[in-house]
Amino acid sequence: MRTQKIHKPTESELEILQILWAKGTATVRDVHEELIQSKDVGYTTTLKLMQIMHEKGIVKRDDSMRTHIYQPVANKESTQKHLLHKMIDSLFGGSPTQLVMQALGDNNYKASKEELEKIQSLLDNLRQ
Amino acid sequence: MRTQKIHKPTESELEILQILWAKGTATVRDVHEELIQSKDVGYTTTLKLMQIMHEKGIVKRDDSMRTHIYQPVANKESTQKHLLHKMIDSLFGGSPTQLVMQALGDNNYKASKEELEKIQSLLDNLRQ
DNA sequence: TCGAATTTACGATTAGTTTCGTAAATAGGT
DNA sequence: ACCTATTTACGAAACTAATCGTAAATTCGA
Repeated sequence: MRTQKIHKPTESELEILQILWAKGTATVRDVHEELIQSKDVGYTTTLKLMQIMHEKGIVKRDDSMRTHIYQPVANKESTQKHLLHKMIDSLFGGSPTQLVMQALGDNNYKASKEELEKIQSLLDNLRQ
Repeated sequence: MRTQKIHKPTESELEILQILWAKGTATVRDVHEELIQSKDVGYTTTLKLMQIMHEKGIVKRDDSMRTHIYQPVANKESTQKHLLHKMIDSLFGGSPTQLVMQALGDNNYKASKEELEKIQSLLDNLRQ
């Protein structure tokens, strides 16, 4: 059984993944319409990126019809976890605590009372 | 007053930065000796990377002597914060809480009792 | 049915990253 | 003083990412 090489998505691929995660499935057109809300890019660029993502195995597609339908292979959570893992290793000496402290301590982001509550209850769980 | 464009360090640059942060200042030789502990790379590759980092303004150097001495421009914490910020925006919809939950909830990393305590006290602080 | 619009495939271009070879300058030991 | 080792500078090659133009195939409305 050969394990699939896990590709780290690039910046642009991540933008597309966000849209696919939100929509579940989508055509190139769907993704592109969404994409041009926030950036200026041509249709064929979006198409090419999604084709490359397909080659890499980041997305799968149904090409039984003329208009292909795309879908992410990995879900959002596992991708987040994967990239977080990489960041913890490469930037925080393997310590997730370091990362959490840094994220919570950033004054530019003020977590709301509700959010802090959620973190608190997760923390309570972890400490049994 | 023109603000300096902030460069997102590449993977390789980050490896070098880690070493520079640990050492404070270092020569190319110093960095390279450390680098080859974990990866197989030639001396001139390390040199070139550090020269590029200097051009980009990621590191500064004292070149008054034949052997130049390098030093990071930004400290570790602000760089961590910067990259964390980018990740939160691009992957966690701008919510640091989402990221924290994901990081803490990852069962592959078990935070120690002491680490959880540290997070707890930071959390207590944030909640006044 | 014909023509316009849509979609895919493909290739080319540009920019950035990583790699290393070679040459020139310099320092140090014998 | 001379040879060797070290260091820097420079450029080129290989690779990846992002962009878009063009052509071919297909669909759909008039």
